[in-house]
Amino acid sequence: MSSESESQLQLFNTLSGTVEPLVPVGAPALRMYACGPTVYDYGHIGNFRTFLHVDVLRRFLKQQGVPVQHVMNITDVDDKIIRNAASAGKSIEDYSAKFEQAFFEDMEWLGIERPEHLPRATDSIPEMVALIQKLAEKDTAYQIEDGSWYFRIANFPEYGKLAKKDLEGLEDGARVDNDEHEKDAARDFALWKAVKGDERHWETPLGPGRPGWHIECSAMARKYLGESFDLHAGGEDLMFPHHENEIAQSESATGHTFARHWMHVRFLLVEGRKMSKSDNNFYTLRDLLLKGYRASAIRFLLISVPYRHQLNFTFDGLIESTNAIDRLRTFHQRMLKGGFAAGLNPEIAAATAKARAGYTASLANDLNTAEARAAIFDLVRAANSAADAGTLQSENVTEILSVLTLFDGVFAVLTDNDAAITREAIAWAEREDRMDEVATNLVEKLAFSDADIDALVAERTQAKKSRNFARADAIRNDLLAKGILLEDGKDGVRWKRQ
RNA sequence: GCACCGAUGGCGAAGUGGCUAACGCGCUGGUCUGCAAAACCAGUAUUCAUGGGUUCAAAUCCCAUUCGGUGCUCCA
Repeated sequence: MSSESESQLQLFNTLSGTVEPLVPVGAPALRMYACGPTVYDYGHIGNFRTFLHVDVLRRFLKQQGVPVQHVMNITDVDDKIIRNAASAGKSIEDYSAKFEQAFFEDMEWLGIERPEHLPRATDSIPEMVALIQKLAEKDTAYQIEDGSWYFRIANFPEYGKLAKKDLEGLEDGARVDNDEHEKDAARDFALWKAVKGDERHWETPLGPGRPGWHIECSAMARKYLGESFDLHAGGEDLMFPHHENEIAQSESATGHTFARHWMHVRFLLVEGRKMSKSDNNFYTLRDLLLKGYRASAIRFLLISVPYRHQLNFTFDGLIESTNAIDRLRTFHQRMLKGGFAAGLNPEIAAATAKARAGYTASLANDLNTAEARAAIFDLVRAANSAADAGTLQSENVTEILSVLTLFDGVFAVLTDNDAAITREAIAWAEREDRMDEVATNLVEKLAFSDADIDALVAERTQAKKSRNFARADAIRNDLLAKGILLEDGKDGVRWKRQ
Protein backbone atom coordinates (compact mmCIF):
# COMPACT_ATOMS: atom_id res chain seq x y z
CA MET A 1 0.00 0.00 0.00
CA SER A 2 1.43 3.33 -1.02
CA SER A 3 2.00 6.23 1.29
CA GLU A 4 -0.28 8.27 -0.94
CA SER A 5 -3.31 6.12 -0.26
CA GLU A 6 -2.48 6.25 3.45
CA SER A 7 -2.35 10.01 3.56
CA GLN A 8 -5.32 10.69 1.28
CA LEU A 9 -7.94 12.32 3.50
CA GLN A 10 -11.07 10.22 3.93
CA LEU A 11 -13.90 12.26 5.39
CA PHE A 12 -17.43 11.29 6.34
CA ASN A 13 -19.95 12.88 3.98
CA THR A 14 -23.36 13.53 5.52
CA LEU A 15 -24.91 13.60 2.06
CA SER A 16 -23.88 10.05 1.15
CA GLY A 17 -23.69 8.72 4.68
CA THR A 18 -20.28 7.20 4.00
CA VAL A 19 -16.61 8.01 4.43
CA GLU A 20 -15.24 9.27 1.11
CA PRO A 21 -12.03 10.85 -0.18
CA LEU A 22 -12.15 14.65 0.02
CA VAL A 23 -10.51 16.03 -3.08
CA PRO A 24 -10.70 19.36 -4.91
CA VAL A 25 -12.66 19.17 -8.15
CA GLY A 26 -12.09 21.52 -11.07
CA ALA A 27 -9.57 23.75 -9.27
CA PRO A 28 -6.20 23.27 -7.61
CA ALA A 29 -7.51 24.53 -4.29
CA LEU A 30 -10.14 22.82 -2.18
CA ARG A 31 -13.09 25.17 -2.01
CA MET A 32 -14.87 25.04 1.33
CA TYR A 33 -17.57 26.99 3.08
CA ALA A 34 -18.13 26.87 6.82
CA CYS A 35 -21.04 28.53 8.57
CA GLY A 36 -19.61 31.21 10.84
CA PRO A 37 -20.91 32.98 13.91
CA THR A 38 -23.93 35.15 14.40
CA VAL A 39 -22.27 38.04 16.15
CA TYR A 40 -24.87 38.86 18.81
CA ASP A 41 -22.76 37.83 21.81
CA TYR A 42 -19.38 36.35 22.76
CA GLY A 43 -18.62 32.93 21.31
CA HIS A 44 -19.05 29.93 23.60
CA ILE A 45 -17.02 26.73 23.71
CA GLY A 46 -19.63 24.87 21.67
CA ASN A 47 -19.22 27.36 18.84
CA PHE A 48 -15.49 26.99 19.05
CA ARG A 49 -15.51 23.20 19.01
CA THR A 50 -16.98 23.47 15.52
CA PHE A 51 -14.63 26.20 14.32
CA LEU A 52 -11.64 24.37 15.79
CA HIS A 53 -12.43 21.14 13.98
CA VAL A 54 -12.81 23.04 10.71
CA ASP A 55 -9.41 24.54 11.53
CA VAL A 56 -7.99 21.04 12.02
CA LEU A 57 -9.37 20.08 8.63
CA ARG A 58 -7.90 23.06 6.81
CA ARG A 59 -4.54 22.75 8.52
CA PHE A 60 -4.33 19.06 7.67
CA LEU A 61 -5.30 19.66 4.04
CA LYS A 62 -2.59 22.27 3.70
CA GLN A 63 -0.11 19.94 5.33
CA GLN A 64 -1.01 17.29 2.76
CA GLY A 65 -0.26 19.75 0.00
CA VAL A 66 -3.86 20.73 -0.78
CA PRO A 67 -4.34 24.51 -0.84
CA VAL A 68 -7.70 25.69 0.50
CA GLN A 69 -10.09 28.48 -0.40
CA HIS A 70 -12.08 28.71 2.79
CA VAL A 71 -15.04 31.03 3.26
CA MET A 72 -16.63 31.71 6.62
CA ASN A 73 -19.57 34.06 6.81
CA ILE A 74 -20.22 36.53 9.60
CA THR A 75 -23.95 36.79 10.20
CA ASP A 76 -24.42 40.37 11.28
CA VAL A 77 -28.15 40.72 10.87
CA ASP A 78 -30.76 38.45 12.45
CA ASP A 79 -33.59 38.59 14.98
CA LYS A 80 -31.33 38.40 18.02
CA ILE A 81 -29.01 41.14 16.78
CA ILE A 82 -31.96 43.37 15.97
CA ARG A 83 -33.47 42.74 19.38
CA ASN A 84 -30.24 43.16 21.35
CA ALA A 85 -29.14 46.22 19.41
CA ALA A 86 -32.49 47.87 20.02
CA SER A 87 -32.38 47.25 23.75
CA ALA A 88 -28.79 48.56 23.84
CA GLY A 89 -29.89 51.63 21.92
CA LYS A 90 -27.37 50.99 19.15
CA SER A 91 -27.48 50.45 15.41
CA ILE A 92 -27.09 46.83 14.39
CA GLU A 93 -23.79 47.76 12.76
CA ASP A 94 -22.33 49.20 15.94
CA TYR A 95 -23.75 46.40 18.01
CA SER A 96 -22.46 43.54 15.86
CA ALA A 97 -19.08 45.18 15.18
CA LYS A 98 -18.11 44.74 18.80
CA PHE A 99 -18.83 41.02 18.83
CA GLU A 100 -17.30 40.49 15.42
CA GLN A 101 -14.10 42.05 16.73
CA ALA A 102 -14.24 39.87 19.84
CA PHE A 103 -14.79 36.79 17.68
CA PHE A 104 -11.67 37.47 15.64
CA GLU A 105 -9.72 37.95 18.85
CA ASP A 106 -11.08 34.66 20.23
CA MET A 107 -10.05 32.90 17.02
CA GLU A 108 -6.54 34.21 17.36
CA TRP A 109 -6.34 33.19 21.02
CA LEU A 110 -7.44 29.67 20.12
CA GLY A 111 -4.99 29.43 17.24
CA ILE A 112 -7.73 29.21 14.62
CA GLU A 113 -6.32 30.23 11.25
CA ARG A 114 -8.10 32.95 9.36
CA PRO A 115 -10.17 31.68 6.46
CA GLU A 116 -9.32 33.23 3.09
CA HIS A 117 -12.65 35.07 3.05
CA LEU A 118 -14.74 36.35 5.95
CA PRO A 119 -17.70 38.08 4.34
CA ARG A 120 -20.42 39.83 6.32
CA ALA A 121 -24.02 39.07 5.44
CA THR A 122 -24.88 42.75 5.19
CA ASP A 123 -22.20 43.20 2.52
CA SER A 124 -23.85 40.68 0.24
CA ILE A 125 -27.47 41.87 0.13
CA PRO A 126 -27.46 42.45 -3.68
CA GLU A 127 -26.26 38.87 -4.26
CA MET A 128 -29.03 37.52 -2.04
CA VAL A 129 -31.63 39.60 -3.85
CA ALA A 130 -30.36 38.35 -7.20
CA LEU A 131 -30.60 34.75 -6.03
CA ILE A 132 -34.17 35.22 -4.81
CA GLN A 133 -35.09 36.89 -8.10
CA LYS A 134 -33.70 33.90 -9.93
CA LEU A 135 -35.90 31.64 -7.84
CA ALA A 136 -38.89 33.91 -8.43
CA GLU A 137 -38.43 33.57 -12.20
CA LYS A 138 -38.92 29.84 -11.76
CA ASP A 139 -41.90 30.39 -9.45
CA THR A 140 -39.87 28.72 -6.71
CA ALA A 141 -39.90 31.94 -4.70
CA TYR A 142 -43.21 33.65 -4.06
CA GLN A 143 -44.34 36.71 -2.19
CA ILE A 144 -47.11 36.70 0.41
CA GLU A 145 -49.40 39.53 1.43
CA ASP A 146 -47.13 41.12 4.03
CA GLY A 147 -44.39 41.45 1.38
CA SER A 148 -42.19 38.57 2.57
CA TRP A 149 -40.79 36.04 0.13
CA TYR A 150 -40.89 32.29 0.67
CA PHE A 151 -39.28 29.24 -0.92
CA ARG A 152 -41.70 26.77 -2.54
CA ILE A 153 -40.46 23.38 -1.35
CA ALA A 154 -42.92 21.60 -3.62
CA ASN A 155 -40.73 22.67 -6.55
CA PHE A 156 -37.67 20.88 -5.17
CA PRO A 157 -38.40 17.16 -5.02
CA GLU A 158 -35.00 16.36 -3.57
CA TYR A 159 -35.78 18.34 -0.41
CA GLY A 160 -34.67 16.31 2.60
CA LYS A 161 -31.76 14.53 0.90
CA LEU A 162 -29.15 15.85 3.31
CA ALA A 163 -30.98 15.27 6.58
CA LYS A 164 -32.66 12.12 5.19
CA LYS A 165 -36.05 13.57 5.97
CA ASP A 166 -39.29 12.23 4.66
CA LEU A 167 -41.04 15.29 3.28
CA GLU A 168 -44.56 13.88 3.76
CA GLY A 169 -43.99 13.25 7.44
CA LEU A 170 -42.55 16.69 7.95
CA GLU A 171 -45.49 18.50 6.48
CA ASP A 172 -47.93 16.63 8.65
CA GLY A 173 -45.93 17.22 11.79
CA ALA A 174 -45.47 20.91 11.23
CA ARG A 175 -48.96 21.89 10.27
CA VAL A 176 -49.65 23.22 13.76
CA ASP A 177 -47.39 26.26 13.43
CA ASN A 178 -48.92 27.29 10.13
CA ASP A 179 -51.31 29.84 11.46
CA GLU A 180 -49.71 33.24 11.09
CA HIS A 181 -48.86 33.53 7.40
CA GLU A 182 -50.46 32.69 4.13
CA LYS A 183 -47.66 30.41 3.02
CA ASP A 184 -48.54 27.88 0.35
CA ALA A 185 -47.16 25.02 2.44
CA ALA A 186 -46.24 24.73 6.07
CA ARG A 187 -42.58 23.85 5.41
CA ASP A 188 -41.93 26.71 3.03
CA PHE A 189 -39.29 28.91 4.58
CA ALA A 190 -38.55 32.64 4.46
CA LEU A 191 -36.13 33.98 1.88
CA TRP A 192 -36.79 37.64 2.53
CA LYS A 193 -38.57 39.11 5.52
CA ALA A 194 -40.65 42.21 4.88
CA VAL A 195 -39.84 45.18 7.10
CA LYS A 196 -41.79 45.48 10.33
CA GLY A 197 -42.14 48.80 12.09
CA ASP A 198 -38.99 50.90 12.13
CA GLU A 199 -36.47 48.05 12.29
CA ARG A 200 -33.34 48.07 10.13
CA HIS A 201 -34.15 47.16 6.53
CA TRP A 202 -32.86 47.39 2.97
CA GLU A 203 -34.70 48.92 0.02
CA THR A 204 -34.49 46.35 -2.76
CA PRO A 205 -36.41 45.24 -5.86
CA LEU A 206 -37.98 42.61 -3.62
CA GLY A 207 -39.42 45.35 -1.46
CA PRO A 208 -38.13 46.77 1.82
CA GLY A 209 -36.95 44.14 4.23
CA ARG A 210 -34.07 41.96 5.37
CA PRO A 211 -32.72 38.56 4.41
CA GLY A 212 -34.00 35.27 5.74
CA TRP A 213 -31.47 33.22 7.62
CA HIS A 214 -30.55 30.64 4.98
CA ILE A 215 -30.18 32.81 1.90
CA GLU A 216 -26.98 34.52 3.02
CA CYS A 217 -24.95 31.32 2.96
CA SER A 218 -26.24 30.33 -0.47
CA ALA A 219 -25.44 33.78 -1.83
CA MET A 220 -22.01 34.11 -0.26
CA ALA A 221 -20.90 30.58 -1.10
CA ARG A 222 -21.84 31.25 -4.72
CA LYS A 223 -20.15 34.65 -4.69
CA TYR A 224 -16.80 33.38 -3.42
CA LEU A 225 -16.70 29.72 -4.45
CA GLY A 226 -18.98 29.41 -7.46
CA GLU A 227 -22.16 27.44 -8.03
CA SER A 228 -20.54 24.11 -7.16
CA PHE A 229 -17.79 23.58 -4.65
CA ASP A 230 -16.07 20.88 -2.63
CA LEU A 231 -17.09 21.03 1.02
CA HIS A 232 -19.60 22.68 3.30
CA ALA A 233 -19.19 22.37 7.07
CA GLY A 234 -21.00 23.37 10.24
CA GLY A 235 -22.39 22.22 13.57
CA GLU A 236 -24.70 19.22 13.59
CA ASP A 237 -27.72 21.33 14.45
CA LEU A 238 -27.36 23.21 11.18
CA MET A 239 -27.94 20.12 9.09
CA PHE A 240 -31.65 20.68 9.29
CA PRO A 241 -33.18 22.97 8.35
CA HIS A 242 -30.34 25.40 7.59
CA HIS A 243 -28.16 23.31 5.28
CA GLU A 244 -31.11 21.51 3.74
CA ASN A 245 -32.55 24.89 2.85
CA GLU A 246 -29.27 26.14 1.46
CA ILE A 247 -29.20 23.15 -0.87
CA ALA A 248 -32.81 23.74 -1.93
CA GLN A 249 -32.24 27.42 -2.70
CA SER A 250 -28.92 27.01 -4.44
CA GLU A 251 -29.68 23.96 -6.51
CA SER A 252 -33.09 25.29 -7.54
CA ALA A 253 -31.49 28.53 -8.70
CA THR A 254 -28.45 27.10 -10.50
CA GLY A 255 -29.45 23.58 -11.47
CA HIS A 256 -26.06 22.37 -10.21
CA THR A 257 -24.94 20.39 -7.19
CA PHE A 258 -24.27 22.93 -4.42
CA ALA A 259 -21.62 21.35 -2.16
CA ARG A 260 -20.38 17.85 -2.95
CA HIS A 261 -19.26 16.99 0.55
CA TRP A 262 -20.90 17.91 3.87
CA MET A 263 -19.17 17.80 7.25
CA HIS A 264 -21.06 18.17 10.54
CA VAL A 265 -19.41 18.59 13.91
CA ARG A 266 -21.11 16.95 16.85
CA PHE A 267 -22.28 18.99 19.84
CA LEU A 268 -20.42 18.85 23.12
CA LEU A 269 -21.67 18.20 26.63
CA VAL A 270 -20.48 20.18 29.61
CA GLU A 271 -19.93 18.15 32.77
CA GLY A 272 -22.04 15.40 31.25
CA ARG A 273 -25.04 17.55 30.40
CA LYS A 274 -26.22 19.68 27.57
CA MET A 275 -24.71 23.15 27.80
CA SER A 276 -27.33 25.74 28.59
CA LYS A 277 -27.54 29.06 30.33
CA SER A 278 -30.34 27.87 32.59
CA ASP A 279 -28.27 24.87 33.73
CA ASN A 280 -25.41 27.17 34.69
CA ASN A 281 -22.92 25.27 32.57
CA PHE A 282 -22.67 27.71 29.70
CA TYR A 283 -19.16 29.03 29.06
CA THR A 284 -17.66 31.48 26.64
CA LEU A 285 -13.96 31.32 25.87
CA ARG A 286 -13.51 34.49 27.91
CA ASP A 287 -15.25 32.98 30.95
CA LEU A 288 -12.68 30.19 30.99
CA LEU A 289 -9.68 32.44 30.46
CA LEU A 290 -10.74 34.64 33.36
CA LYS A 291 -11.06 31.53 35.53
CA GLY A 292 -7.37 30.91 34.80
CA TYR A 293 -7.58 28.09 32.25
CA ARG A 294 -5.10 28.33 29.41
CA ALA A 295 -6.11 29.01 25.85
CA SER A 296 -3.91 26.14 24.64
CA ALA A 297 -5.61 23.69 27.00
CA ILE A 298 -9.02 24.77 25.75
CA ARG A 299 -7.92 24.26 22.14
CA PHE A 300 -6.37 20.89 22.88
CA LEU A 301 -9.38 19.60 24.80
CA LEU A 302 -11.85 20.74 22.15
CA ILE A 303 -9.96 19.04 19.31
CA SER A 304 -8.78 15.91 21.14
CA VAL A 305 -12.07 14.11 20.65
CA PRO A 306 -12.81 13.42 16.97
CA TYR A 307 -15.41 15.71 15.45
CA ARG A 308 -18.07 13.06 14.90
CA HIS A 309 -18.07 12.02 18.55
CA GLN A 310 -19.71 13.78 21.41
CA LEU A 311 -17.15 15.46 23.65
CA ASN A 312 -17.74 15.77 27.37
CA PHE A 313 -16.13 19.08 28.29
CA THR A 314 -15.16 19.17 31.97
CA PHE A 315 -12.90 21.23 34.20
CA ASP A 316 -10.99 18.06 35.04
CA GLY A 317 -10.55 17.66 31.30
CA LEU A 318 -9.04 21.13 31.10
CA ILE A 319 -6.53 20.25 33.82
CA GLU A 320 -5.74 17.02 32.00
CA SER A 321 -5.15 18.90 28.77
CA THR A 322 -2.97 21.43 30.56
CA ASN A 323 -0.81 18.64 31.97
CA ALA A 324 -0.67 16.76 28.68
CA ILE A 325 0.49 19.93 26.89
CA ASP A 326 3.12 20.48 29.58
CA ARG A 327 4.46 17.00 28.90
CA LEU A 328 4.68 17.79 25.18
CA ARG A 329 6.29 21.18 25.72
CA THR A 330 8.80 19.81 28.21
CA PHE A 331 9.73 17.12 25.72
CA HIS A 332 9.96 19.64 22.88
CA GLN A 333 12.33 21.79 24.95
CA ARG A 334 14.41 18.76 25.78
CA MET A 335 14.82 17.98 22.08
CA LEU A 336 15.61 21.60 21.21
CA LYS A 337 18.22 21.80 23.92
CA GLY A 338 20.33 19.19 22.17
CA GLY A 339 23.59 17.89 23.59
CA PHE A 340 23.16 14.42 22.14
CA ALA A 341 25.92 12.33 20.62
CA ALA A 342 26.26 12.35 16.85
CA GLY A 343 24.69 9.55 14.87
CA LEU A 344 21.38 7.77 14.40
CA ASN A 345 19.91 5.18 16.72
CA PRO A 346 18.01 2.84 14.37
CA GLU A 347 15.46 1.78 16.98
CA ILE A 348 14.46 5.34 17.68
CA ALA A 349 14.49 6.11 13.98
CA ALA A 350 11.95 3.32 13.54
CA ALA A 351 9.80 4.66 16.37
CA THR A 352 9.96 8.13 14.84
CA ALA A 353 8.90 6.87 11.42
CA LYS A 354 6.09 4.91 13.04
CA ALA A 355 4.87 8.02 14.83
CA ARG A 356 4.95 10.07 11.66
CA ALA A 357 3.03 7.44 9.70
CA GLY A 358 0.58 6.89 12.55
CA TYR A 359 -0.07 10.59 12.91
CA THR A 360 -0.77 11.07 9.21
CA ALA A 361 -2.82 7.91 8.78
CA SER A 362 -4.95 8.78 11.81
CA LEU A 363 -5.83 12.23 10.59
CA ALA A 364 -6.37 10.95 7.07
CA ASN A 365 -8.86 8.50 8.57
CA ASP A 366 -11.77 10.90 9.03
CA LEU A 367 -9.67 13.25 11.17
CA ASN A 368 -9.10 10.89 14.08
CA THR A 369 -7.39 13.43 16.32
CA ALA A 370 -7.40 11.13 19.36
CA GLU A 371 -5.39 8.50 17.54
CA ALA A 372 -3.03 11.09 16.03
CA ARG A 373 -2.36 12.37 19.55
CA ALA A 374 -1.64 8.87 20.77
CA ALA A 375 0.94 8.33 17.98
CA ILE A 376 2.85 11.39 19.17
CA PHE A 377 2.75 10.39 22.84
CA ASP A 378 4.16 6.99 21.92
CA LEU A 379 7.12 8.78 20.37
CA VAL A 380 7.53 11.03 23.40
CA ARG A 381 7.86 8.03 25.67
CA ALA A 382 10.28 6.17 23.38
CA ALA A 383 12.50 9.22 22.91
CA ASN A 384 12.49 10.25 26.58
CA SER A 385 13.38 6.74 27.52
CA ALA A 386 16.29 6.65 25.07
CA ALA A 387 17.44 10.09 26.20
CA ASP A 388 17.48 8.87 29.82
CA ALA A 389 19.47 5.83 28.77
CA GLY A 390 21.91 7.97 26.79
CA THR A 391 21.11 6.23 23.51
CA LEU A 392 19.30 9.10 21.77
CA GLN A 393 21.47 10.58 19.01
CA SER A 394 21.51 13.91 17.24
CA GLU A 395 20.12 12.69 13.92
CA ASN A 396 17.20 11.13 15.75
CA VAL A 397 16.53 14.47 17.38
CA THR A 398 16.39 16.18 14.00
CA GLU A 399 13.81 13.66 12.83
CA ILE A 400 11.83 13.89 16.05
CA LEU A 401 11.69 17.69 15.83
CA SER A 402 10.41 17.36 12.29
CA VAL A 403 7.57 15.08 13.46
CA LEU A 404 6.75 17.48 16.30
CA THR A 405 6.56 20.33 13.79
CA LEU A 406 4.20 18.27 11.67
CA PHE A 407 2.02 17.51 14.68
CA ASP A 408 2.02 21.12 15.77
CA GLY A 409 1.03 22.26 12.29
CA VAL A 410 -2.42 20.89 13.10
CA PHE A 411 -2.62 20.83 16.90
CA ALA A 412 -0.81 24.14 17.43
CA VAL A 413 -0.12 23.88 21.15
CA LEU A 414 3.67 23.70 21.50
CA THR A 415 4.32 27.44 21.47
CA ASP A 416 3.46 28.94 24.81
CA ASN A 417 1.43 32.13 24.34
CA ASP A 418 -0.83 31.35 27.24
CA ALA A 419 0.27 33.97 29.73
CA ALA A 420 0.13 36.70 27.06
CA ILE A 421 -3.38 35.65 26.01
CA THR A 422 -4.63 35.58 29.57
CA ARG A 423 -3.19 39.06 30.10
CA GLU A 424 -5.14 40.26 27.06
CA ALA A 425 -8.30 38.66 28.37
CA ILE A 426 -7.82 40.39 31.70
CA ALA A 427 -7.27 43.70 29.94
CA TRP A 428 -10.58 43.14 28.18
CA ALA A 429 -12.29 42.37 31.49
CA GLU A 430 -10.95 45.61 32.86
CA ARG A 431 -12.35 47.60 29.92
CA GLU A 432 -15.70 45.86 30.25
CA ASP A 433 -15.76 46.33 34.01
CA ARG A 434 -15.83 42.59 34.62
CA MET A 435 -12.82 42.26 36.90
CA ASP A 436 -15.01 40.55 39.50
CA GLU A 437 -15.03 37.51 37.20
CA VAL A 438 -11.24 37.16 37.25
CA ALA A 439 -10.01 34.26 39.41
CA THR A 440 -8.28 35.16 42.65
CA ASN A 441 -4.48 35.39 42.36
CA LEU A 442 -4.58 35.28 38.56
CA VAL A 443 -3.55 38.91 38.14
CA GLU A 444 -0.91 38.59 40.82
CA LYS A 445 0.55 35.45 39.27
CA LEU A 446 0.83 37.04 35.85
CA ALA A 447 2.24 40.27 37.22
CA PHE A 448 5.32 38.44 38.41
CA SER A 449 7.81 39.16 35.63
CA ASP A 450 10.33 36.83 34.06
CA ALA A 451 13.14 39.04 35.40
CA ASP A 452 11.76 38.75 38.95
CA ILE A 453 11.75 35.01 38.59
CA ASP A 454 15.25 34.82 37.13
CA ALA A 455 16.61 36.91 40.02
CA LEU A 456 15.09 34.60 42.61
CA VAL A 457 16.28 31.53 40.74
CA ALA A 458 19.82 32.93 40.77
CA GLU A 459 19.61 33.61 44.49
CA ARG A 460 18.42 30.08 45.10
CA THR A 461 21.25 28.62 43.03
CA GLN A 462 23.73 30.50 45.25
CA ALA A 463 22.00 29.23 48.36
CA LYS A 464 22.22 25.70 47.04
CA LYS A 465 25.92 26.08 46.30
CA SER A 466 26.56 27.04 49.90
CA ARG A 467 24.33 24.11 50.91
CA ASN A 468 21.78 26.44 52.47
CA PHE A 469 18.90 24.15 51.51
CA ALA A 470 16.44 25.79 53.87
CA ARG A 471 16.76 29.10 52.03
CA ALA A 472 16.73 27.39 48.63
CA ASP A 473 13.56 25.48 49.45
CA ALA A 474 11.91 28.59 50.83
CA ILE A 475 12.47 30.39 47.53
CA ARG A 476 11.17 27.42 45.59
CA ASN A 477 8.05 27.21 47.74
CA ASP A 478 7.43 30.95 47.45
CA LEU A 479 7.60 30.71 43.68
CA LEU A 480 5.36 27.68 43.66
CA ALA A 481 2.76 29.62 45.62
CA LYS A 482 2.81 32.17 42.83
CA GLY A 483 2.32 29.47 40.25
CA ILE A 484 5.92 29.08 39.16
CA LEU A 485 7.43 25.62 39.19
CA LEU A 486 11.20 25.10 39.32
CA GLU A 487 13.01 22.11 37.89
CA ASP A 488 16.65 21.46 38.69
CA GLY A 489 18.33 19.76 35.78
CA LYS A 490 21.88 18.62 35.08
CA ASP A 491 22.46 21.76 33.08
CA GLY A 492 20.73 24.42 35.11
CA VAL A 493 17.34 25.38 36.43
CA ARG A 494 14.21 25.60 34.30
CA TRP A 495 11.01 27.23 35.44
CA LYS A 496 7.52 27.29 34.07
CA ARG A 497 4.23 28.86 34.97
CA GLN A 498 1.51 26.49 36.09
C1' G B 1 -44.39 11.43 20.82
C1' C B 2 -41.58 10.19 16.07
C1' A B 3 -36.56 9.79 13.71
C1' C B 4 -31.31 9.41 14.17
C1' C B 5 -26.73 8.91 17.18
C1' G B 6 -24.16 7.28 21.55
C1' A B 7 -22.93 4.30 26.46
C1' U B 8 -15.39 1.31 27.03
C1' G B 9 -10.80 1.69 33.71
C1' G B 10 -10.96 6.79 39.08
C1' C B 11 -11.64 10.68 34.82
C1' G B 12 -11.24 11.83 29.36
C1' A B 13 -10.95 8.62 25.28
C1' A B 14 -9.20 5.18 20.74
C1' G B 15 -10.60 0.72 18.93
C1' U B 16 -16.54 -1.40 15.25
C1' G B 17 -15.69 -9.50 14.23
C1' G B 18 -10.01 -12.74 15.87
C1' C B 19 -2.70 -10.49 18.49
C1' U B 20 -1.67 -9.20 26.17
C1' A B 21 -8.61 -3.46 25.17
C1' A B 22 -4.31 2.22 22.34
C1' C B 23 -3.19 7.04 24.26
C1' G B 24 -3.58 11.14 27.94
C1' C B 25 -4.57 12.57 33.01
C1' G B 26 -4.82 10.71 38.01
C1' C B 27 -3.30 7.28 41.77
C1' U B 28 0.40 3.52 44.14
C1' G B 29 5.47 1.64 44.41
C1' G B 30 10.53 2.02 42.48
C1' U B 31 14.97 4.57 39.86
C1' C B 32 17.22 9.50 39.73
C1' U B 33 17.65 13.91 43.29
C1' G B 34 20.29 17.27 49.30
C1' C B 35 14.74 17.25 49.03
C1' A B 36 11.61 18.11 44.98
C1' A B 37 10.34 18.63 39.82
C1' A B 38 11.04 16.50 35.04
C1' A B 39 11.95 11.75 32.99
C1' C B 40 11.97 6.46 33.08
C1' C B 41 10.29 1.49 35.00
C1' A B 42 6.32 -1.45 37.33
C1' G B 43 1.23 -1.67 38.91
C1' U B 44 -3.63 0.32 38.21
C1' A B 45 -10.68 -2.58 33.08
C1' U B 46 -10.06 -11.13 32.89
C1' U B 47 -13.46 -6.66 30.73
C1' C B 48 -16.37 -2.83 27.16
C1' A B 49 -24.60 0.26 30.28
C1' U B 50 -28.04 -4.18 31.36
C1' G B 51 -30.50 -8.74 29.57
C1' G B 52 -30.95 -12.14 25.61
C1' G B 53 -29.33 -13.94 20.65
C1' U B 54 -26.01 -14.91 16.02
C1' U B 55 -20.86 -16.92 15.31
C1' C B 56 -15.45 -21.52 15.80
C1' A B 57 -14.71 -16.32 17.60
C1' A B 58 -18.27 -10.15 19.77
C1' A B 59 -16.46 -4.09 23.11
C1' U B 60 -17.33 -4.71 17.83
C1' C B 61 -23.29 -7.94 14.39
C1' C B 62 -28.93 -8.57 15.83
C1' C B 63 -33.19 -7.78 19.41
C1' A B 64 -35.09 -5.66 23.96
C1' U B 65 -34.52 -2.44 28.23
C1' U B 66 -32.29 1.79 30.83
C1' C B 67 -29.74 6.32 30.52
C1' G B 68 -27.63 10.57 27.60
C1' G B 69 -27.47 13.69 23.07
C1' U B 70 -29.42 15.76 18.37
C1' G B 71 -33.36 16.82 14.86
C1' C B 72 -38.80 17.64 14.12
C1' U B 73 -38.94 25.27 16.28
C1' C B 74 -34.00 29.87 17.14
C1' C B 75 -29.17 27.34 18.20
C1' A B 76 -21.98 25.52 16.59
